[in-house]
Amino acid sequence: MGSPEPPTISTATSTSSESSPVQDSPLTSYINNLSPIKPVKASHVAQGFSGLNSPPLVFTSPRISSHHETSFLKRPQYPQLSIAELSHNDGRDKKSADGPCESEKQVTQSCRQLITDAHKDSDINKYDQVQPCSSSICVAEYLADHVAVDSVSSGDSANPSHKQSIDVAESSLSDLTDSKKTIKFDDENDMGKYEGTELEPPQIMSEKAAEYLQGKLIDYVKPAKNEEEQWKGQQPMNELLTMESDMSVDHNFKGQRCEDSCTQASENQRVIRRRCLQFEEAPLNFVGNCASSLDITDKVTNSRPPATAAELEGLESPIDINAASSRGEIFKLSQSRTVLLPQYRGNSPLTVPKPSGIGLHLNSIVSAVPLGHGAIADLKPAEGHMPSAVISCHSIENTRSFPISYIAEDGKDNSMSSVAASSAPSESPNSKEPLNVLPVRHHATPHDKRKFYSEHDESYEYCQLSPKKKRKKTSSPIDSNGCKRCNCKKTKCLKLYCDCFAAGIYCAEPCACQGCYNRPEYEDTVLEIRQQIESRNPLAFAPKIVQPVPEFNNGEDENRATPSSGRHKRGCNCKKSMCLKKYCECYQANVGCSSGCRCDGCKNVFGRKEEYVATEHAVNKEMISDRAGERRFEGTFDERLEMVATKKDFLRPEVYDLHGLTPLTPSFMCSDHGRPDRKSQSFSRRYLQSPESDLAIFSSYVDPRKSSRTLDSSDMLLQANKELQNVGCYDWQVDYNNVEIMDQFSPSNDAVANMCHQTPLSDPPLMTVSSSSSSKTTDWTNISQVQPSPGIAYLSSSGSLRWRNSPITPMARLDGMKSVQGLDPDGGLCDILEDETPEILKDSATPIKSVKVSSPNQKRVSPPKSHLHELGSNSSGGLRSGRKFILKAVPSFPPLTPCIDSKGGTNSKANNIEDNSSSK
DNA sequence: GAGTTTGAAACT
DNA sequence: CAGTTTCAAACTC
Repeated sequence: MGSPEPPTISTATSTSSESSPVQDSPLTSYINNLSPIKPVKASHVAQGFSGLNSPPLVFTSPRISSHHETSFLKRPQYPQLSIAELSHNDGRDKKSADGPCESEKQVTQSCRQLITDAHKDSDINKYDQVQPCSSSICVAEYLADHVAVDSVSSGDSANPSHKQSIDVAESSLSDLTDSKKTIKFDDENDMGKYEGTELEPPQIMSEKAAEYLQGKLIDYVKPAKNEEEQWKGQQPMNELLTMESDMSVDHNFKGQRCEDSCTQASENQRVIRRRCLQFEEAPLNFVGNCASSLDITDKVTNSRPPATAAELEGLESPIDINAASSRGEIFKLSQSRTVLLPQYRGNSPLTVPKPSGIGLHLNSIVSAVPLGHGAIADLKPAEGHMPSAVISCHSIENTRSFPISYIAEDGKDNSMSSVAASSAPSESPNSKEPLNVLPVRHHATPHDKRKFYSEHDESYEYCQLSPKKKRKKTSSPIDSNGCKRCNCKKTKCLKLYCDCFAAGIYCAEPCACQGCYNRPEYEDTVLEIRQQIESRNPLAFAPKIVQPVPEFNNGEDENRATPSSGRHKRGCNCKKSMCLKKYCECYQANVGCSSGCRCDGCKNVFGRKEEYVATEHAVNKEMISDRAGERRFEGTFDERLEMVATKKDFLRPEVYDLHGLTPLTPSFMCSDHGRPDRKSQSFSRRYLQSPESDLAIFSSYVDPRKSSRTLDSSDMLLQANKELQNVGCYDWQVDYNNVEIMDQFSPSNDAVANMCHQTPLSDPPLMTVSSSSSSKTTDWTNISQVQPSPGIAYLSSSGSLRWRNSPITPMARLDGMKSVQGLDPDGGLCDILEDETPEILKDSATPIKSVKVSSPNQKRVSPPKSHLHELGSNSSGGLRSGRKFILKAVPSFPPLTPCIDSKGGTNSKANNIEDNSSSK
């Protein structure tokens, strides 16, 4: 097994004493170091996850949160469960996975069928309950439960086939339990490891069994060897055992996995395999490239011709994605990248695989460049609301958030598609490769992954060893596909240093990283670490660059377009490069520096900070002057910003930018900057208008330039503002409605709408916005309802809500998402955020979270102090509070919005988690 | 390809 | 929160 790797997961997941050896392994230690969890690991797992919700933590990851949406919920649950399970069940999962080997095959097959049904959602919940099971038996039970659950939950959807499959699975499980032990992989070392132990979760087992039977086991073995070599001593059998033990413990989890994994796994594996295969191929409908990856299982299969029968087989194995990945797949994975899928996949196992297609490539960097990627645009349209995802796609960074989510999925199962769409955009465009989307996953799989060490090893080698060479060769970190490649040596690709990891994608072949754990195999570990990182900085995985809206600009700015319009969330801190080299993240992303930047001697060709600031001020002034009479809050520009931010930042990306916090929705991001895209601006305004008082802000935002263009919009804004003012406290709802209406109806609105529509093309964010806009009215209304929550949270929530609301939203994530963070109330932002801050966001469905989030992210996120200040103010309320209060009037709105509901409802646990995270 | 520079990320 | 260290990418030779 990949002796070492597991550590992370094992440590975290397995936690249990057994894992100790694993923990000992360098990886474990490393992971431990990385993740806060580690201490907890054994217990932690339980503890950390203890709260059922805890698992959600994992899920909490923004992406996950997104899942929350009702539809997603189902899956999400699963994922959540997975998370929880992971914490609790990790070990179990593994075991389960392991156990079932033989039977698993069958099961997996059945699962696949089930997966198709993808009724997992309910299952997840059940899982939670079930989780407790221990031992292989548990697994069987678990499976049985799942089955039952599935039948129950999915019952509706559950097809007879499912049931059958379930039955089969159960039977198989029972067999598996026995077989687990019996299953030894031929191999040698690895096998031996696995042997007595239940090491592999049922799924894995199933896969292994299948593969093993097929003779694929070899893959495992090989990888294991490789890993062993690398990790020798670190985690030998012991680790595996620990893993297994853990697995046993987590049967429930396994069970989940079994089901999910089975279903998912099978599909996932397929997907993964496909991914591997597909990556390059991947033409997705959605995003194009990205989408291709997404195609998910089915498509995936198509996407690439199974390189080899073996690959196919391996891929096909029912195992969880993780498992799949972990296995031979890993190799494949190595080749292709998997994007971390959001948990929601939970819905269906399938989801997991999605990533492949998606290729989130979160790599913002890449994305930045490619904004243009049509893919994104495509995606957006498809999903519409998905903005975030879409956005993400566009902007690489955005994509990170990821996550894409998938979201959608549920119904769509698309989760894949959705994901693909979302993720795809990000990656797809560039990443033709199959990114392996990090499954936000379901964490469920993780164990499997672990199991796969051996595989992993191979993949590991592939990725790491060979890749290095490969990558080294390539001068640019970005693959031809557009995917980024990393060359991490010491971080194991589990830190933000790693572009892949930071982008929320798994390392792929092109990567030259060494000791990479950022693989599907180690999904658990990856998730854990991600969570840890997010706990520290909710926005850590948020797209760094808020996409510009260049497109909005259509005319003028578009040229610059690209990035210029976009901004760097945190801003750069360049001292020597003058923002003229890629050392500068802003420059690298082709975006201009903003007020959030702390660079010295900025000469960013895409837009100097000074210019940006000047523009903002000018705009602000204008806004102020305009509003002066009108507004109650004349406040300084900053104040405005703050207010906006507080209320919702979504309005303007800039604000966010300023704050740096906002992971703004792309749209926002796009809006400004140096290039104030008039469109974008106008657009922003609209949004601003809509909801919050932000109108003022928007107005402020509207640059003079914009003003020219946006006169209409500006006028609209003004009007809106006036209206708002007239109203006194606005009701968000009202305002939004107005706004929406305005947007929709007013010429400006039209323009905006156009923008939005266009946006897709231009900016993902915009796309999101547009999508949102399209759905906006509803969304806004919803939001307004939701808004009641004070402050950012509302906004974020609103945004999330939008998304959620948005029909499109696959992005359940949003729910969870950090949107909560409040950065972006807007859907776009929200999306991004959401992805990032899965947990929090999820929880945050409530406004509070948003607040919390905001703070947490702040590190760099809130770039400029001012921003921070603002943020603080926002949260605090202050002047804004006044507005907020006004808004609060809105708050009265029940957090009806689906988002909220979904969030809250879906994640009661999540809420807890969120609280925690937020508290963090 | 190796070494240096750079700035972000992580750590203290 | 600020300062320092670590890291990997970007860049140079």
